[in-house]
Amino acid sequence: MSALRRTSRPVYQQIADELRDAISGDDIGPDGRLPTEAELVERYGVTRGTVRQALAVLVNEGLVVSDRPRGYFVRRRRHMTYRPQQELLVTDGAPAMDRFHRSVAEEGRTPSQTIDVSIVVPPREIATRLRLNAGETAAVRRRVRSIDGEPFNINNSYYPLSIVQGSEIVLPHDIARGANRVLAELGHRQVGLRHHLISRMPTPSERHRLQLSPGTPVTVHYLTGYTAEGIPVRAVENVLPGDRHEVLIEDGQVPPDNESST
Amino acid sequence: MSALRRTSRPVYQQIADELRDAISGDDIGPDGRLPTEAELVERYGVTRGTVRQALAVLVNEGLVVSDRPRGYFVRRRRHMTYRPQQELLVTDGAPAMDRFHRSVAEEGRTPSQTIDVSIVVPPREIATRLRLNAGETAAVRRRVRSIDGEPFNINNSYYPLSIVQGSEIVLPHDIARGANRVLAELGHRQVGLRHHLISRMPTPSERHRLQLSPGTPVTVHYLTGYTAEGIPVRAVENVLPGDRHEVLIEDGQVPPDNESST
DNA sequence: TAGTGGTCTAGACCACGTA
DNA sequence: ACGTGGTCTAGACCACTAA
Repeated sequence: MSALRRTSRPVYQQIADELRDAISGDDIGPDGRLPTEAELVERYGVTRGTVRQALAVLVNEGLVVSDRPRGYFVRRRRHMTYRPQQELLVTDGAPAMDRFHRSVAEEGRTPSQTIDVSIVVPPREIATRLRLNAGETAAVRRRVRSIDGEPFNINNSYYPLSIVQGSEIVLPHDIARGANRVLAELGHRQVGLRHHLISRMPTPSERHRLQLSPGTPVTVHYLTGYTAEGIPVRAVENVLPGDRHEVLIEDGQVPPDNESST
Repeated sequence: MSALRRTSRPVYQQIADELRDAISGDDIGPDGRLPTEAELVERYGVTRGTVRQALAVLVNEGLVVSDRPRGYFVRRRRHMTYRPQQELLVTDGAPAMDRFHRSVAEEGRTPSQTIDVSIVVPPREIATRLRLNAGETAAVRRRVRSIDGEPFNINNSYYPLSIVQGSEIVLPHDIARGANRVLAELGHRQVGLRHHLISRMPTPSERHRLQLSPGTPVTVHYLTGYTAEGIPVRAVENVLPGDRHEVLIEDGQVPPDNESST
């Protein structure tokens, strides 16, 4: 049908542009299905390879997923609000898992998590934040939190071995009163936090563990907890899929939040 | 040379895996050059199409860029630290551009920015935050900040027209004492901020304006400023390329930051 | 000018889930 | 069983830039 100019922009980009417009307009809504590759081949009079190149553009932009063999579909974003300030100084109050549980349950969905604990030489990003020497080990509690059985984020919490050795932090169970509380009981109460946020594409391992579609970036949230003496006693690496999370931080005097938490 | 199994994983993924390992190991360092497509064709005994498929994987992971006709190169990340808390309540102190200028100049690089001001119906994300009715207009100051002539981030600040009409905020010049100060003089001093951070792939327009390589996500930072009465008087949309920024937030009592700002 | 990656064609076989 | 997208081959011509 609609012949495309051969002169200017590559054909596959023109096709991608038209499909993108059809999506951002409302010709194809969220969860809507795109034409099949065969249909596009016929419509534009090009090879399947060219059509696939066009679709790959949209897939890598995170606009579209291929759900074989059903076809290509427009992606929908569903954001859960993540409030890193709630990780603040909670030696009292509800621990992290309870908060996650509660906010998810409020929406009628089912939260779950896996925990695995081990002693490792942490990655550079963590070792630096805990001020460990090269080769020095730390205890790590690795969690994958899921909603309705689908993985939602990764949460790896590292603690200097010298501090948590023999405590229940190195046991692979949920800590009902919260790890921060345990640290405080061990004499290492946190009074300050530093948050680092970066955005990047996921590693193959993250893509697999979080079941990420192509074109989905992650926000990596590094959190370091300090005692009153300025000693880091906790370093967290939080991997948040971009299509499922937004980060909310409030500063100063703000009105109540009316928006939904999803 | 090294024949690849035909049984299990697709060949192009196996090639991508080997190249990725070569990169994360130190066989190919940052800025290092990958083998040419022709070399990979010969090494693996596959078609150029398959080799290109493998390379596309790495490009979309943000690990590699193609710099035609020089070849494929390993990408290097250079992070500038962005501190949204410095946007906090600055009715006194140095305004935003000064801070950007100073921190860039400290590294011996040259900052610059373009400003353009217009009256628009803001996008939904902004209209919601400013509590505008459908179709209601706002003044927007659009900035592109650059370092050494290369675009670095996009900063679009929206103000309700009823508030800033006739003030210097609607003039396309830098405001030496800061827009926050002007708002305060107009009787709308901000006492609280709400930060929203999301991570996604850039739009084609953003990719073009920021000259982003494929595989580079952006962090979008929405900032809303509230008066003591809880009225939003400023909504900012900040687009931060993931390969150039990290966000730093401090909470409570933390030791001095020893890390470099880049 | 030589060599690089970018675009496009024409075809083949396969894995998979839904109907 | 059928139609979907996933993988792979074998070729062609082109645009760009560093040597």
